[in-house]
Amino acid sequence: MAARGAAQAHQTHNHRECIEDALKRAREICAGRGAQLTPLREKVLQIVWRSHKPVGAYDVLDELARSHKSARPPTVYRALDFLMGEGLIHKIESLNAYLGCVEAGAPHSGQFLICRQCGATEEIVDAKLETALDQAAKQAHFAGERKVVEISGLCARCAA
Amino acid sequence: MAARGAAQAHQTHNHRECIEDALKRAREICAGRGAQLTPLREKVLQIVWRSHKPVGAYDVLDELARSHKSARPPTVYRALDFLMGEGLIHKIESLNAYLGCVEAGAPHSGQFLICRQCGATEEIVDAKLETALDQAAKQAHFAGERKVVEISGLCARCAA
DNA sequence: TTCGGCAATGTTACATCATAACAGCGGGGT
DNA sequence: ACCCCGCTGTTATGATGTAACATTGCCGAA
Ligand SMILES: [Zn+2]
Ligand SMILES: [Zn+2]
Ligand SMILES: [Zn+2]
Ligand SMILES: [Zn+2]
Repeated sequence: MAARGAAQAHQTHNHRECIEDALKRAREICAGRGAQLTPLREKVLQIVWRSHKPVGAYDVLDELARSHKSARPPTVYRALDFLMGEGLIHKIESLNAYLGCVEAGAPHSGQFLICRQCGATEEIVDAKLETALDQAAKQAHFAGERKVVEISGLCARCAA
Repeated sequence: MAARGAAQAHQTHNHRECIEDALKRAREICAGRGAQLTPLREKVLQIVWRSHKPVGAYDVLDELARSHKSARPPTVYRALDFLMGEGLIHKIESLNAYLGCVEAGAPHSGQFLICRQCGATEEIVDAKLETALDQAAKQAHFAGERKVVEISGLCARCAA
């Protein structure tokens, strides 16, 4: 099991372990590809993983700057671009924010459930939904590449 | 038939008529609700409808300023917010841009096919996809509200 | 060993997208 | 006449993202 699903985001879980799993997996994936997960990039990945809520680039910057004074916007955006390119994080388009991927290593567009109350965002992998997307594109004679699926609402915890 | 589907966006079609249909429909909808489709707001709607490609707020501003010198960013964003509130346009989150709605009057989140080559964007209404979204949320005990579905790729014309 | 290429990072400046806050104006009701 | 309220004007600023060039450090070729 790669990284624990964000389904547990709302429940108490050992998030320290959750982060460590993600970082460990990232190191393995990059090593296997010859991609350079530098200390800077790993630090940014760690910051993104600090919560199960999407984090803005400038929030990452603020946090990064605590240990890395020379950090500037390009520092962060380059690292985020690298991490997205390696499939280690996703961008949540409707929030202009970034989230650790729970299925890193398996190339995919993400599908997200975003709680408007608590901010917790769960990445789901739904085959039927994936099929429906492909079918919809095919029916319109459209060659789909990147898919953005973001559902906002209330998580189970917040709805209760 | 309300507004012609953007499926025809790539084919030659009488776009002047296409715009007129959309504006006429918008007037009817707003009149029926007591919503004030002021000349300014209608002008912004017209500008958004000038093409079947999503248009940025500042592009709208540039165009609007040709006939309306006092136009400023808030002028445009207020109009766009009104038009979104009335369901007459959609925001394309992955492009930070706005597009006329082809199903105005029927409240819905849009589903979009965005050509990365020519920019033409088609709004589709796919019941199976809608169901798959609802099922996916339900399965995760998530109360979905707003749904963002944007598929980028190549339209039939550009793929050929 | 020295040098040149290349990827990563540093650094400055700027581009793009969006909103806060308050002022002015004008129609409709009392 | 007066107030209320929605729309628009106006100034300023916040938030997000990128261009362009400089510097560093490693590694392989000459
Ligand atoms: Zn966790
Ligand atoms: Zn929640
Ligand atoms: Zn048209
Ligand atoms: Zn195209």
